[in-house]
Amino acid sequence: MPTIKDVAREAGVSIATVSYVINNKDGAVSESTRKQVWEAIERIGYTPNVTARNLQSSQTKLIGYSWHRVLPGQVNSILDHFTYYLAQSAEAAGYHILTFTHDADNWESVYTDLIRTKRVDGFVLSDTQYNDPRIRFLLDHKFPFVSFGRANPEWDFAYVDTDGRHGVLEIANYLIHLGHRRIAMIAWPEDSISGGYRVDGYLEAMRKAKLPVPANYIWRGVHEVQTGCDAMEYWCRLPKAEQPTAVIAISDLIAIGALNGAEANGLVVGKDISIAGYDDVPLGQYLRPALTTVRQPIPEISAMIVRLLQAMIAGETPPKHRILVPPRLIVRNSCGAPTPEQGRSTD
Amino acid sequence: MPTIKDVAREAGVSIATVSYVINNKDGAVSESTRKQVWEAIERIGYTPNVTARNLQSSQTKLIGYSWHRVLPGQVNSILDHFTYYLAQSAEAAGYHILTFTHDADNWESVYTDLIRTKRVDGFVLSDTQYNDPRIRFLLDHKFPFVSFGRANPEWDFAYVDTDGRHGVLEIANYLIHLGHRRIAMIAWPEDSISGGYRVDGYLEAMRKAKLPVPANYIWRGVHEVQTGCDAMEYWCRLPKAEQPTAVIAISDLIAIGALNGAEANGLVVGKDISIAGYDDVPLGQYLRPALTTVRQPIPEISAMIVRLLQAMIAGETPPKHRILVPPRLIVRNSCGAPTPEQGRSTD
DNA sequence: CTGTTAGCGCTTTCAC
DNA sequence: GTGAAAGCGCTAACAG
Repeated sequence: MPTIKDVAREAGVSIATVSYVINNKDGAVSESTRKQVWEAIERIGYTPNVTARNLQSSQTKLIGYSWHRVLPGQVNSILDHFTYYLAQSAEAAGYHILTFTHDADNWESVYTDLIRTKRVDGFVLSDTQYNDPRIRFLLDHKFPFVSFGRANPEWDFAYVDTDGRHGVLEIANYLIHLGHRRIAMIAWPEDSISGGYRVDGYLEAMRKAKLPVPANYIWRGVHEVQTGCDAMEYWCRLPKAEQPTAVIAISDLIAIGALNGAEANGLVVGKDISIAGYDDVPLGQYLRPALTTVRQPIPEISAMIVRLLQAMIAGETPPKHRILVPPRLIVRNSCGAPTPEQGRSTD
Repeated sequence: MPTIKDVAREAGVSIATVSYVINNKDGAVSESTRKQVWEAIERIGYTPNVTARNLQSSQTKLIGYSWHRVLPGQVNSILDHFTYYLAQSAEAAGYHILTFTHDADNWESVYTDLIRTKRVDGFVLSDTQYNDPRIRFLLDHKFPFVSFGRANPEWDFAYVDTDGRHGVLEIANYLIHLGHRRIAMIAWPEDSISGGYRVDGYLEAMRKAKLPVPANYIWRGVHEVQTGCDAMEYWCRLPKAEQPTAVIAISDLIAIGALNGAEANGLVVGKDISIAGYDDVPLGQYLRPALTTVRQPIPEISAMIVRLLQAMIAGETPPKHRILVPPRLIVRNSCGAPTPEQGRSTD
């Protein structure tokens, strides 16, 4: 592999001049020299060594992204999708993504190591929580990062998130428009932050439509298929007149459970009951009935995250660093009507 | 961030001595000096700078893995799962994974760039094909790589793959043991290499059981849900006595299509017809009926790949560099009987 | 055993 | 405009 020295020798100039040329130092090199150098570069096939550049500029052009734990057979929602677009956005900005893993308990040593060995210039976080220790840690260490998802409102850090309140509000309005009046929701435990926003959207839509929300219309459970089954099981045991006619699941995974639970109780989804999800997981369109859900604009989100992170690495504090993007309702047929026009009554 | 110089000053030794200590040069440093140095390191909190080390040793400790294209809403089979374990295996070996993307047409410039800038020490490939240009390219450039999956048998390169022949052989034997005699297969186009091995397994099992394989019992199509639907559609139009009673889909994705197609034609899967898949995609267990399939031992495969690649980066040629691992049959209920004991007859 | 020194390949003052 | 030289932080001969 040729180095800058070889180019210098070949072009009959100093290595400094070569450096000026490849770094486009404006007007620092005469047109003729510049041409000679480029020709030499072409001739011997030279490309600057990234590691040497990085050492010199004390950067790495690498963004760390911790691949969240995936248990065998577990569903990975849309995060694999996110990873792809994140890498693509990073590349467009001259960066690469370094994916790393860690367990629930050793995350701190992994992050510490990455920072102290100067392995990466910054981090992208996803799957954030209230009091997320990683955010607290990076904030304390003043290390650049941007998260996909919010955490404690009082913490000041850069994030991009989908507006879950808005997303569920749209689903709820869609169901209300379809004629439903008894709409229930399957939510995550109360300590989930994104879960909280989504429930807010549900409550807001119900309030505006002046529809009642009995206490037992919000079922809470962990992010597992079983949660959806359990909720449906419960509601199906209610007297007919108290049963919800539509259910909003806080995630597609839980919606799948609800689908199963409903059918297990003899209900035909899309006819006897409407079920909507949230996330638009890859297989959602292949379920029977295909799942009506909400999709986050992942490509755009990835691009925003990289842009923010790049600014933070450069030491700037972008004025707008709390970004909320609206998700999009994907109407399929688990809520019956494939189009809002085909409304139906509940009784 | 403290450097090796700071440690040297703090410990009252030269930087070379510090380097010897942190690199564990055996017996090169006296016990007392070693201790002093470690104390100094602890005191000022020093960690070697990876970039500097890399420049010195002309390596990167980075393994490139091209994240394959994921179209919105498309199913990602088990490769996201693989990525996780690959990263984990790499970390255990002192490496990190650099995930990068490319389109169908610009892959060569992306690989060239990564190599010439010395961005990575080697590559891991997945989704390999016959005449895979990436393999040909890396072979020609003598750049270290290991692939997850085979290609042309005459090409000599390191790979780890699951034994698809063996996997499908097991499924077929399972179905035969259940009592099926008319077993069909939905395969990929003839130019698919892993597809070929899987079909071989099917043919071998049928031959050994002396069961006929009519020409129209092998349906070929691309890796899409629709292919499964099309195949079922076709077989359901056959006279009853010629219809297969069991279908092996070459992938879970296609099996999902077959499931849909069967139900669309009024068949109850697991009762009127048995359908098996291959891959064990995350959602397979949540389908109704849950999909009987074959699972590849991803964690073990990842570890083997990293081990091989590490040897190749070190310039060694591992004697055993064509590794085939047997996959495991996962019996659920899309083939009726949850256990082989509950066999059933076909007529 | 320990220190001096010469790079790894590149960028960037600072002279000329 | 161009080049000499000083590093970025570290490793590894080579002396002593």
